[in-house]
Amino acid sequence: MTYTEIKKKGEKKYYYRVKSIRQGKKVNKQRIYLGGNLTKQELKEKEQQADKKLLNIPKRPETKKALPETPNQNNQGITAEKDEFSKWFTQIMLKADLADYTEVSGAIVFKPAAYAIWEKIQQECNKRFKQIGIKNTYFPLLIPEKLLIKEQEHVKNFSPEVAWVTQAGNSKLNERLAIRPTSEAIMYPSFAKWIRSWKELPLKLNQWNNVIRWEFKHPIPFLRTREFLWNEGHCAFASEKQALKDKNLILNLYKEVCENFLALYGVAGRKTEKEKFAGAVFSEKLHYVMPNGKAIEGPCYHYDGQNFAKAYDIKFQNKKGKEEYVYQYTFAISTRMLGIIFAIHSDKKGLILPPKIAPNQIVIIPILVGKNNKKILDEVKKIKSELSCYNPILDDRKDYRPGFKFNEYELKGIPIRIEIGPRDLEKKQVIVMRRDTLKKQEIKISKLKTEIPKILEEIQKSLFKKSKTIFNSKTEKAETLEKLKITIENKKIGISPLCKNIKCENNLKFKTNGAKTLFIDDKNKIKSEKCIICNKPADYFVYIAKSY
RNA sequence: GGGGCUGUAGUGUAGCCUGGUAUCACUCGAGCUUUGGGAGUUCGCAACCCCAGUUCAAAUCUGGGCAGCCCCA
Repeated sequence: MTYTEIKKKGEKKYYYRVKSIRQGKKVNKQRIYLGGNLTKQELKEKEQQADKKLLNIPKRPETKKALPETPNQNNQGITAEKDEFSKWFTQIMLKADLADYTEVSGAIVFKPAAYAIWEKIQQECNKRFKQIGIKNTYFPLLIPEKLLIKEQEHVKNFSPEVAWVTQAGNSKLNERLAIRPTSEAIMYPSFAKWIRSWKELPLKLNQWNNVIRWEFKHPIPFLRTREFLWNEGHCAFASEKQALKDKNLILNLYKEVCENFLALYGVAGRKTEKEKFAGAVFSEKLHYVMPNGKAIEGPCYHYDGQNFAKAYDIKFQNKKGKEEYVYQYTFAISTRMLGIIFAIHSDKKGLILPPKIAPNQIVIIPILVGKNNKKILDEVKKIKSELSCYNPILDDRKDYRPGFKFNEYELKGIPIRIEIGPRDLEKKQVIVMRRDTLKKQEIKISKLKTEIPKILEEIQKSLFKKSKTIFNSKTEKAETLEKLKITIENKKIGISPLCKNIKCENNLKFKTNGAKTLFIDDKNKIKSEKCIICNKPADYFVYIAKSY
C-alpha cells in the first residue's frame, strides 16, 4: 500500500511517500522524502518518481542474529568464570538478588537477601558489645564545619571525600554541614560535656549508622561504596592501660563473629604509620584476601591515645583531683563484609552462604508428578514444620519444574536442599543436597531432625576451612623487590622486610604498580634482613598487596 | 590523579561507518500440555541514558552532562 504523508512545521508543509509492507504479522514502513512546499504538479511528479523507487527497494536487509550467550539456555545463571572477578562478582550480586544500582553513583540498594545478613552481623556483634558494657546510642548525621576541623590529621585525611550540606530550601546556610564520614567530630564535643570526673569513666558507646565518603575511585558494590553502613564504637578511659586492655576483647569479638558466623579466615595486624587511621596512635585491622588476589580490610580497632581528647577538650578529674585528658579507642565493622562473604565463598553456580548467616537454611522442593500429589504435599508440610527452626522455604509452585528450582536456589545460596518425590516417599526418605559441595545423599525422614544440624555444621566448618586454605595459598614470603613483584603479579600477598622510613613505603607503591602495606607481621621478627626498597636494615616484615 | 571503552525492552544483544524501516534470544504475562537437573507450544507486554545542536527527518552525525566498565598512577 502506498500513500503520501504530510508533515507541517510552521507554515511549511513537507511531503513523504510511504509504502507499508506486511511482513508476517508486522507492518513495516518504507518512506521517501519528496520535498517541502510543493505545488500540486510537482507533488504528482515526485510521487511517481518515488513510487518507481519504492518498487525497487528490496525487502528489509537481513540483520545479523544476536546469539544468546549460552545457547539453548536462559540467562538466569552466572555466565562469568570466577577468575574474571569483577564480571563474576557483579553477576553474583545482581542475579542472586543481593543488591542493585541506583541513580546515585556509588550508592547501592541492599536488597532483602543481603540486608538480612547485615542484620545477622549486627545482632551477633551487639550481643557481644553488650557483654563488655558497650551501649548503643545515636548521634546526628550532620557535623558543623567548625567541629570537623578540630583534629588536624583527621580532617586532612577525610576532607577530600566529605559531602556537604550548604543549603536548606532556598536559603544558604550560615555554616555548611558535613555529612559524617565518621562521627568523632560530632560525638566528642558531647563526650567533653558529659565527662567531668573519673567516676564517669569508662564511657563505652556505639552506634549503628550510615556514613558517606565521596571516593573518586570507581565504586564497586559492597566493596567500595560512597555510602555504607557500619558500627562505630567510641570509648573513653581514665588510663592508657585500661584502654589498651580492651584491644584484644574487641578484635577477638570481631574475629569470632567473622570466623564462626561468616566463615571467613582473616589475619589481624597492626597498620604502619602511613596506613593507620587519621588521628590515631595505632590501628589494628583484620585482613582478607579476595579471589583476584587483592587484599581487603575487615573490622578494625584504633587506639587514639589522647589525640582526640586534646583536640576536643575531653578532660576529667582523676582520683588525685588533677585534670587529665581521657584515653580513647574506636572500632568498626562495615557492610564491606557482605562483599567479602559473597566473593570468597561463592562459585560459578552462584552464591554460597554459611548456614549460620543464611536467612533460610533449607529449601524443600516436592517433586510433583501427575495430578495426585496430596501425599507428597502433606509430607512436605510436615517436614517443613519439623524443621521450622531453620526457616525453610517450601517451593511447591507448579509452574516451574524441579530442575529450574534447583538452579534458582543454588544461585541464591540456600545451604541445604531437600527433594522429595513419589519414589522417595515409598522408601520414607528424602534426598538432601548441600550447596557447597553439590553432593546428594539419601536420608530417612525419621532421621532428618538429627542429621540436618550435623550437615549444616559441616558446611559451616568446611567453608571456614576453605577460606583459610585460600588465604594461606595466597600469601608467600618475598625477600626481595623482584620476588615481591612476581608475587603480586601472581595475584598473591607478599611478606617482605621493610624499614620505617615513610619514603620507602611511598616508593613501594610506585615500584609495585600500586600495592601497599597491609600490616606489620609481629610474629615474624627481623634478624638481619634488608629493606626491599632502600637496602638498609629492615625494621619489620610487612604484608604487601594491591587492595580495595 | 591520568588514559581508554561502553550506554538500545527486565537481561544479553543487532542496527550506528553510509540519517528515513528498531533485530534476535532469554526473561516476564495469559492459555493448553507437562513436571526426578534450567520443558514444549500458541498468543501477548516491553527499549534507543539525559540535554542541546545540525537536518524536512537523529538510535545513527556534533557538543555537553550523567552512569557503568577496564587499564595505568
